[in-house]
Amino acid sequence: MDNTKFFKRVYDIVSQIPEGQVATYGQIALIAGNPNASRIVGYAMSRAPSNQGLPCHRVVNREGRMAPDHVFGGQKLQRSILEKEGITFMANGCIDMKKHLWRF
DNA sequence: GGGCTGACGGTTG
DNA sequence: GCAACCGCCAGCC
Repeated sequence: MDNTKFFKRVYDIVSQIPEGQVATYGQIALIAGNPNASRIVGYAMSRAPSNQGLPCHRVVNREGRMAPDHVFGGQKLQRSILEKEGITFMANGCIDMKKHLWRF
């Protein structure tokens, strides 16, 4: 854990997010040890390999919203996956953080 | 080695 | 209440 870099740490944390729950970039950054490095988390995700069991789709911003279309290849796709995992979306397209915010 | 970029967050206007 | 700016840190060119 401590022998790994911030990126690796972020990946480890994200991979620990249980199904049906979501985590925010800020929270992940906080767990990783840098509450202000929320941007790094997003950057790490952009560079995160999708073949490591990394549920990047469970990582959303503070609003409970997902990244622009170009990241997951389509927000609709991510939304579809999240809904399939039990995530509840509001009419405005945001995740119900009150019910699905991850607590470690 | 220096500078730019980046899936954010919080504060201020 | 909404919009815009600044600030943060680490990776990558």
